[in-house]
Amino acid sequence: MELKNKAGLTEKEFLAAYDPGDYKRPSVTTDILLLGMNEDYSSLKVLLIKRGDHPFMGCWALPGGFIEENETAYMAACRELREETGLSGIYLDQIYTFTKPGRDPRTWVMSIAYLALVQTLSEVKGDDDASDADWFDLRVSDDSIEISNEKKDVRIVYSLEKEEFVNGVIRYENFIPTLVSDEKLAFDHVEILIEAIKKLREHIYYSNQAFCLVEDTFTLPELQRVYEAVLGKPLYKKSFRDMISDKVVETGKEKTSRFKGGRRSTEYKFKY
Amino acid sequence: MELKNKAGLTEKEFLAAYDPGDYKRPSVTTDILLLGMNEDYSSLKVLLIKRGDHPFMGCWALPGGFIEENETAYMAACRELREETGLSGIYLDQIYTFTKPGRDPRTWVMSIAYLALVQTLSEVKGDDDASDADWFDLRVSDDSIEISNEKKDVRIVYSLEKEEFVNGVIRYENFIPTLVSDEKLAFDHVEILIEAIKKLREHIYYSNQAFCLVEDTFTLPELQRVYEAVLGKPLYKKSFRDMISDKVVETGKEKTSRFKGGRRSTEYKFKY
DNA sequence: ATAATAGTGTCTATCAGACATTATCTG
DNA sequence: CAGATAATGTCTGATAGACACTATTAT
Repeated sequence: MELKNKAGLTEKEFLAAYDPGDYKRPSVTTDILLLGMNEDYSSLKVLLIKRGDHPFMGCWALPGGFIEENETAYMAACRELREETGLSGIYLDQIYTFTKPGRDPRTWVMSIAYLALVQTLSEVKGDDDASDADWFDLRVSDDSIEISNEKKDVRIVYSLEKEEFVNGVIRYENFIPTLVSDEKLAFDHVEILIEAIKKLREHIYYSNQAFCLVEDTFTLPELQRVYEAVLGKPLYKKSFRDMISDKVVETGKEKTSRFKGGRRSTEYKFKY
Repeated sequence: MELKNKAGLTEKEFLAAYDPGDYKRPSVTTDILLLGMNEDYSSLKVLLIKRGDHPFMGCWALPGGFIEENETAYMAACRELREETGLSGIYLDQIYTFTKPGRDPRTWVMSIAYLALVQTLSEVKGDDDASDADWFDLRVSDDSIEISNEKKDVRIVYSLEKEEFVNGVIRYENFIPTLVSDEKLAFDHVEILIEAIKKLREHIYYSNQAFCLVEDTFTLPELQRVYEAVLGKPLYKKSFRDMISDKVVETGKEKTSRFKGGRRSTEYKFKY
């Protein structure tokens, strides 16, 4: 009954004798694009970590690290997130795997990119004095990406150009970033950012990811600002409220939105 | 001007002296889920390859292979597709990266899964006499997956159970497969299949992937059957035609659909 | 002729886009 | 009160779902 291969080995014998060989293997990391809303819900913020060593020493980079043998990429991303920011239990999902040869100048490294969403911006600081971590303002338009932090006097800007990509009989538009500012993101982390924003925009209408970017209770004007910040365009109030109405329930309380002046707002929570 | 790290090295010096160390690294493969429509456009077909050696010797598996150091995962997937099926220039896109420890009994192996779509089923055969390759009928319902090939007398069936997965404040439904038949797919390839179908269903309305599953010219009844096969449910003719109307143009000719009997049909082609 | 397929017309409900109006709160 | 924000009403146009009807072709 036991199948034997050409060498006459059963599966058990084959595995016991298996020699992994000395083929070259890549290192595999996870990189995490962690997003949150800024104080007045007017735009997205992204968490970056300053590199304390070569390569890209002094550049800002996405948090992340190597995957270990006994864990999944998801577990590694959770671990890195906790180690580097103290956060756990937040939204975390795989985006894309980046494999371009030469993307890390040290050696052959692939990166499985994750998108993480946080309800409240938490204080973060680098894990040692050589490195630094902070939230950056993120502004994405049709033709540029700007990542900035006034306090730290950092402003990283890329211009975006559309490029057509043919896949089978269909065509995509891809965004190709070109560095404009003096400062830059480490490695190919702009590309991870672009891919993550693209997927978030595609999915936010049909998923519930927006609720991972507001607090547990929120007002509808706040929630609308989250959608507007992600999509990068204003929405009509009535249409938005019709669209969202079956995903939320009133808590019965009132709440002052985090904007100056004006009438008090009804408080809602996520329905499920 | 040159930044020096704690060890007093510039970036150039650092990279020249860089020792990749002997950390354990995973092998990384691509696996390709290649789909096409069957003869009468009534259901999807998937290409499988019979394994000629351990592990999973004699089981059917997705085509794929190891990524080499000087290529991207996309290039590797293209190469494997060409080597194993002779196909090139078809739709090919990254789906998800599978990393569960133990998914390959030999050693630590991650797999970057790709979805490929073919316009016409081509003849395929294994690259040597020990292995075999063929198209299988694929039937996916809410509670089971069936992969079968009558000629080869193979029938692989998994039942599906929904499992709730909490991610941040939102919840997903994931499908967990349980083997029902005697025969099975190799490795975690059912999970790749499930993930690929899920993404294809999510995207087919908002992308143009369906046009990668019909020939260059087609009839609207044919195109509708492609959508129905992918989505696993019937669509209303009029709604479908309204929805699709701005993506297609008439060629001016007539064509007999690949169904028996009935009136002749107008021939269309993809607009862009 | 019959059955199967191809193609169009129409009604309804829903919903996004676009404005307008009313209500409430702060200063 | 002025100015800002919150909430709702209403009109239009587009579209999915549902069903009916006409047209054409193979057997």
